[in-house]
Parts: sequence; C-alpha cells; structure tokens
Amino acid sequence: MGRIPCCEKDNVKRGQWTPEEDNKLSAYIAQHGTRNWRLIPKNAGLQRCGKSCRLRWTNYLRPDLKHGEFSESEEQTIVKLHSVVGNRWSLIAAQLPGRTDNDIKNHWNTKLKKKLSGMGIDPVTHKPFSHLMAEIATTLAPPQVAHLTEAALGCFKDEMLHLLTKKRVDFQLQHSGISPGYDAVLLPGGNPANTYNAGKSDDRDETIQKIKLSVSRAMQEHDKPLAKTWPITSNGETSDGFTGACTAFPPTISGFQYGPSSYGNEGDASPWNQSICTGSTCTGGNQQDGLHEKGEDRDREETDGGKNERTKSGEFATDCVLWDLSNDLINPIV
DNA sequence: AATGGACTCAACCGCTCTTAC
DNA sequence: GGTAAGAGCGGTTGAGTCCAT
Repeated sequence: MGRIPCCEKDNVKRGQWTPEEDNKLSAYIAQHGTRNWRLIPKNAGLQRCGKSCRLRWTNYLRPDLKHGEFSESEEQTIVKLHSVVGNRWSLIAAQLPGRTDNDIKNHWNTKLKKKLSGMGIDPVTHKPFSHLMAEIATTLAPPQVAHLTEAALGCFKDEMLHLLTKKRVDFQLQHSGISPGYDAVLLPGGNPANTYNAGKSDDRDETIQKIKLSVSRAMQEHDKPLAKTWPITSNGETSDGFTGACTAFPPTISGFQYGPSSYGNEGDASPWNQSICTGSTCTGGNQQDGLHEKGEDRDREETDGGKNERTKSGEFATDCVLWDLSNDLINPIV
C-alpha cells in the first residue's frame, strides 16, 4: 500500500550544500538523468533527502540556469506577469528562461516590491496607493472627504517612514487590495486565476476602515475646515485644482518607471514608464487600447452596481490599468 | 575596530494535487 | 476506492554579508 518513504529522515544531512555534494549530484544526474529523486541521493552517495536533491538541482545546479543579476527587461516581465497572476512564481518563471521560481520570488520580495512601493505603487494591486484614497472617497460623505487627505496621510505614514528610514514594514498587511483585473485572467488549463483574490479583500477593507476612522477623528479635532483643505468639487477637482488624489503620484524614480505604454514601445526612455494618473482616470495614453478597456469593463462588472463610480461623469472610476501586457506575454497564459 | 540593524538568498517547511500501490 | 509517497508550489527562515554608526 502506498510508496516506500523517499528517505530516512534521521539519516539525512541538512543545510548548506558543499561543493563535493554538488559535484556528486551533478555528475550523477549528467550520467543518469533526473528520474526517481528517491533513488538519486542513495545512488549518488549523498546523505540527502531526495527532495533536497531535487531542490538543489532545480534551483541551483541545472546548467541552463542564469545566476547573474536580473536585467531590466526581466524585471519588467516579472512585474507585468505578477500584476496578472499574482504570486504564482512558477508561472512567471516559465516566461523567463534560466530563472527559477525561487529566484524570482526572492527577487520580488527583496527588490521589486520595494521599488514599486517607492514609486507609490502598491505591489499587491499594482495600483497607486492614491487609488485607494480615491476608492474611499467614493464611499464618504462630502464633509468627510474634506478630511480624507489628512487621514490617509496618517495611515500611510508607515510606508513613508519605511521609505525614509528603510525600516521593514509589511506592506501587504496594509495594502492587500487586489486589482479587479486578476479575476479575468485564465491560467493554463482554462482555470480562472480568481483564487488569488480569496482572503485579500479583508486586508484592504481593514485599511479602508482605518482611514475612515482617521477621517472621523480628524473631523472631531477640526470643528472648522482645515487651514489647507482640498474640498472636492462636483467635477472631482479640489478648489485649488487638486484632482482628487494622485497628480503627484507616483514619484518618478530615476531609471525605474512604470507604465501602460511601456513594454516594447519605441521611443520610450525606459520600459518603466509610469502612467500619468489623476487619481480617477488614467491619462497615460493607452485608454483606447483593448486591455485598458477590458480593465474598465471588469471594474464596472465588479463595482456592484456602480459603487466605485462616484458620478455619471466617472470622476472616481477607480480602475487604472498600469500594465499593457503585450500579446506575446499574455498568450501563453491565457 | 566593534556593533547592531538591514539585506540577500539558499534551503527548508508545509500544503495541495497527482500518482503508485 | 483508499492510502500514502512523490512532485510541485508558495511561504518562511536563518546564516552569511553588507553597511552605517
């Protein structure tokens, strides 16, 4: 009944691999291939679990692996694919020859997440943080909206402090809203990638509640309007022209841009072009493209009868598709 | 030079799905 | 059909290294 155990757990070595172990494993696999990981450590003379051997081979020893730094185009691909499939590292790795899921996961967690956060973009939703504010604004009464900026500033201060002090902050806990676009993606085999949304909306709701609470507090502290408020007018603009949320977002970071028309576009200084976002709609120049339209359609479908659309004129239509995934990237996934 | 915090990344853990028995 | 190991995957850990003070 069942299979025999892959190894005797008491008799296996763990931890870092030595060059001798690497040589033994590589030599054995070169000669016999990678069939039956259970037998490989035994036959190769290694005191390792078969699973450990498999990981060592697939993540490090395979001759077709790249070990150097990630190129800019590789980073673009990772971010773009992540915006579509989320933390499905094996799917992303499949689009990057020579890179393993572990490599990509590590690179994302140590570098790319911080880069995006530094640009004012939530690495989970791939939307500007300011879009969250715009979404909240749609649910607030006008007197509360006047205090939104102040309240949100308080709630985002941890992120700002992180950027300034490089202290670790778990962004995912505070910004776990998921782009509506995720739901529409099909994975190999035709399964929708919608499981990625499971459990994430709670975190975003928590953030929204947090900001709303701050709004209430701010209103209690200010019987009269703030000295410098940005009351949003009926057309979505503030009295001094501030358009809702993010005309200043995200900040430009040298050599790292993020944007809709970026991938493979000629004439762009960098593939990291950022979309110009007003906090309500994108003006990044690709609003007519199919993907963006799809994104807006998806958003409309999920706005629960227009919850996200503040007015008929749509000043606070909150979707802003940041990535224009090229067909050659999307096709293998869809 | 010493120290402590931040960062990186290989390796492990634990879960799910598949497959052999 | 039930059981348990194999395989694959994403999340987490911790040793080593870097860097600022």
